[in-house]
Amino acid sequence: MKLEEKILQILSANGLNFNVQFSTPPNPQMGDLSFACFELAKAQGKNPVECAKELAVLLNLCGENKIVEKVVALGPYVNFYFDAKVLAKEVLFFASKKDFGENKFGKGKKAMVEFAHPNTHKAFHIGHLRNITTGESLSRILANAGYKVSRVNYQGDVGLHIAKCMWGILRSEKEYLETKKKSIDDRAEFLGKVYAVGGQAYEKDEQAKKEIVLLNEQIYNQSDKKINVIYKDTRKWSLDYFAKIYKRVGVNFDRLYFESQVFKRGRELVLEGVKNEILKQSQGAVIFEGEKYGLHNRVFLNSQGLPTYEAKDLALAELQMKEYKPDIIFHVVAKEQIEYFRVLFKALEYILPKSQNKEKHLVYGWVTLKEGKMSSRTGQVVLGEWLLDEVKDKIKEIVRDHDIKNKEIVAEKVAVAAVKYTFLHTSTSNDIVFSINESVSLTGDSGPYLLYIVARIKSILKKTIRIKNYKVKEYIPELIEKNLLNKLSEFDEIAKIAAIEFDPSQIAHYLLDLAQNFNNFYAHCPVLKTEGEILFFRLNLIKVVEKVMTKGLYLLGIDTVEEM
RNA sequence: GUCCCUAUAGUUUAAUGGAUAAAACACGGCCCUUCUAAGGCCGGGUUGUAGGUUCGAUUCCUACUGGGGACACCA
Repeated sequence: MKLEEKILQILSANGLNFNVQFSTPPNPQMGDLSFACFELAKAQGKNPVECAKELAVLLNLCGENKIVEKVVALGPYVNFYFDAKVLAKEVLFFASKKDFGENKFGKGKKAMVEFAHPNTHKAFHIGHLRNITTGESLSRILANAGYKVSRVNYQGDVGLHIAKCMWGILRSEKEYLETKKKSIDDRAEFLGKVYAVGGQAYEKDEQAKKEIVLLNEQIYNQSDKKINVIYKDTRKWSLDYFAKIYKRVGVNFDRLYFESQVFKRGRELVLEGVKNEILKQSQGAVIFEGEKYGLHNRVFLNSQGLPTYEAKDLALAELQMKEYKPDIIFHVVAKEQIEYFRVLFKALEYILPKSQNKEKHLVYGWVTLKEGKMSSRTGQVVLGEWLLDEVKDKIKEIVRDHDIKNKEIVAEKVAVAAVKYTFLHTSTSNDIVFSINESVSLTGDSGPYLLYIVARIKSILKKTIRIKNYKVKEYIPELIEKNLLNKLSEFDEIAKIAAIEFDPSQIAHYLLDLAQNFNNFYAHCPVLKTEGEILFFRLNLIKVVEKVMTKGLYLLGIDTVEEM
């Protein structure tokens, strides 16, 4: 909505070129929009209360603007009251536009969102699920803000973790051969199991550790034929399994990067870095001295001469810059790597100067389970699919007696919505204690609650299919309707803020707020029992609610359902 | 040991340095048996502690305490 712009125009017409920050008053009785006069008062050397009074008088005098009914000073605040009739017209018009809810904040800029990055030969756990959910939502929010977005996924298919898994496979070769004939899920389960074996052996058994280190080298150098064959085979098992999950949660990547594609170049970049005295030999390894910049030192090439994660990331950055020329790259990675990325970005400033100010670590917090029940498959990690299935079972139970079509599809969609919403309603960097029971709760702060509202509106609209043309001319909305209109009018601003702050939770909070406004309306304002102008207006109004809700959920990466 | 993050209702979370710190869950009471009740209305905070900056601090600064994380050959 452009209400704020109109007010700004009036202000500037009166010589007040001021960057005014508007806000919504604490309660509707105090007005529909307001701004505080503290800053303005400071600039003019006046008392904020008097400043507000003068401004209110001034704004009341220019009665040209249709939307503002009256302007009232309340303490240091100037509060605007909107004409409900004009507000209604504005909101209905706004929602009828094709590009409603979009903004141009990122127009002309390219953003790369790098997320998911599970490692092959390892489990896909609930942390990955949060990662993917966050990355996809961010991508949609940025695209909605005009950015040209590319979704990329950087997957670790070489490194010590692979060697640990391979070591486990070699010890269970018979089972490996049998698993070859089994399903994608069985294969993933097998890899998870043998990885746990290798991982534990590496910690506890010195001999095993030596063997794993050797294996790691063999995988990097592709020096052993038999190992190469098993590696290639099982790598594909993992990727097939990941692809299945991506499909399930509705994500498509434009580009899959692999560590195996960048490690050679990574080593070259490190050696060049040594020549240019950016990196340094130390105790047989090559390090970047982060300590010089108030950070910490990190190893880029180990004493075997193999590139670490750090070295690979240098080459990855170079490749990404070359392929996409992004203005900004988001690495959606958990919070334990905050300090790692600070060191990496500092090293990149010297090794790849054009990456400066373009690399961004989007931090997300841990996910743990509240109900305590852990995945039985590995005994250690909670698998992403296990969580989705568990939630889906609960949803199925809830809709068991409902008279709806395609229960299986509905349950799957609602389950994905429940999980995604739980991840996104908290700010990204916060830890989440995932409660399965709360996530499937149909009341309050949950995905299913929002989907339900959309389904309910669709149900009403289906009953009015025969009414073709419902134009509203002179209807004056009631207070509850006006509150809903006000809430709807905030949507595009919220979508913009989410893009500016890279923060999907803004959308989630807004949608919950909108849902509450709608339920208030739903409880007090019947639609189908009315007729004439009221009926037409309310049909239009709930259509806008449906549209905004659907679009908002889309920005979170959540699909709606027809009925539930 | 050094550095980084964090602390808000019983719980999960909100709040560009500004209005009476806001919602949801849970709990108790009332309404409504419908356009899908998966609702509506009513009921509670020394914002971890102690200072400081400010007209004004949940927000900024300092110290302390609790929790989490990083710190050389993992990713």
